[in-house]
Amino acid sequence: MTDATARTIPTIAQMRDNSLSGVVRHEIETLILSGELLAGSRVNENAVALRLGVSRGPVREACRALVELGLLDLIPNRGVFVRRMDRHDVEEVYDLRAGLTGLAGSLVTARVTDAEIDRLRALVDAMDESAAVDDFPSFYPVNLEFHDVILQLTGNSRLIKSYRALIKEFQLFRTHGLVQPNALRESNEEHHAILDALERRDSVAAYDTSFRHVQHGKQRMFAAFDKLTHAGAAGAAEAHNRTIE
Amino acid sequence: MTDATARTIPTIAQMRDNSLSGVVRHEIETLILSGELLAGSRVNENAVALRLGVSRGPVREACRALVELGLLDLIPNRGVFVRRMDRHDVEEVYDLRAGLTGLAGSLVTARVTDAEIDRLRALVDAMDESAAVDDFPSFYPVNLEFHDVILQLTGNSRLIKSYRALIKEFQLFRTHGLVQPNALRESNEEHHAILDALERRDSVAAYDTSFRHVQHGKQRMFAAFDKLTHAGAAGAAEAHNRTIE
DNA sequence: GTTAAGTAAATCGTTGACAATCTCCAGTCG
DNA sequence: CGACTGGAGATTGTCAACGATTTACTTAAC
Repeated sequence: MTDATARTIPTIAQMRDNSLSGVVRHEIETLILSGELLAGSRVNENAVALRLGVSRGPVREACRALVELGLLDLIPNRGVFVRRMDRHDVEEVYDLRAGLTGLAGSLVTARVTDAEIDRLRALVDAMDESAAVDDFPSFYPVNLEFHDVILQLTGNSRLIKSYRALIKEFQLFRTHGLVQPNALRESNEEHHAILDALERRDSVAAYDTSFRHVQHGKQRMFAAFDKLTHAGAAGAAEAHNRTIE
Repeated sequence: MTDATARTIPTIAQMRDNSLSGVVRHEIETLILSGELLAGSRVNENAVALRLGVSRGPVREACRALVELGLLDLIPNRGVFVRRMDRHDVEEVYDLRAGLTGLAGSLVTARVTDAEIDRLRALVDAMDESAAVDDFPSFYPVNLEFHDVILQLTGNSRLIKSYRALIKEFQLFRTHGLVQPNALRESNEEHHAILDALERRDSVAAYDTSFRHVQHGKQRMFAAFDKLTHAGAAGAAEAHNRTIE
């Protein structure tokens, strides 16, 4: 046991500049996002404190921060729980993400340079290749980078922070990796449209293409999800009842 | 001692259902938003704990939550400080707020009823009257309500939460009450445009009019601010150096 | 067999105390 | 006379322990 704790601590010693509370927070975040802590499960303060070799104080502080961030739910006198996402929640996140993505696109038109456009084009081209052979694993990270680059080009730190928080929350819905046959190609066609709008420095078109891209993503995801749900009742049950601790 | 604490606690005893940490958080929030705690000033954990008659634990938890919300800045081993807003920060907040307002407008077109449109029209009419006589005090709350009603009609709890957090952060910039001569009339003309777009259930126009409304608000605010700044150097110094503890 | 009450274990909420760090001021040296 | 070192005070970071609330289990009654 001392060995186990000793093995978990080095990361803490490594990040001594950050307060313990911050390390704990990051640790819990990782635990949740990695899926080790399933949605709906309770986060036991004592257990986490023991596991990380710290006291309950920092754990509580970290949890409050994560509650504020939206990853945890706090029920007074009962504890904090990994937030569970139902269909309505996912729709909310998609809608808000669409708005932020659109905003990012429209803001970027006023600042983006030709070189940055070229960089984005390279990413879209790479995705074209991945989509051609339906290679999701290679498509996905590039897709993430494409949107992240645009986001960062806005230079709006609050927009960036909000968007990233939303992405984290979105990851709670672990079925987001679903894809249907033509999804990759369709998605990248939309990327092309966004790129064109940016190239023309057309802020309205940039908003529109970006907004719709996410909304189409929502439709694609729900289509895949519903297909899975209807296909096997087991799949549906598994998707809904992942509430067991 | 029991008497002193008993006198400072009533609000706490009143809200006993919420955890102490939540009450403390609300208290600090009020302290900041009311201007009692000036931007840049340090929040002393001990002092707050003493003042509220609680221990430092809840205070720390509350502060971590407020840091996550963006009202406080945390500097390790030095404490938490009321976030200071410079011009760039204000611009960021305005831009993000414009995007969220636009999103709210566009989302609402799909759900708004005729009765709700009527309610909004009543608010706009009331603002017309206030604007006609340049009555800012009566204009302002109705303006707030107008936008809040639209926001709530979206039914998107995350959008609502984000927007409200942004408004709180915005209030840190205490110069936002500035208005120039025609500002009220101009502002309400834009409200009319938003209302028209909602009435036509035109989501694109709703986004556009809402987005521009906030952007124009930004321009109006900065115009008033710059005017003040150039008019008297004292005003500028006072506006920028409100960092004194 | 099922329901209800009572008790015990577990866990959260809060507190006060201790260690580490930073700030500020005085004293000293170049 | 200015800059640097030293220590006292204050403040943050962390911890372990205490009361309060909730949960789960056992027992008993209907």
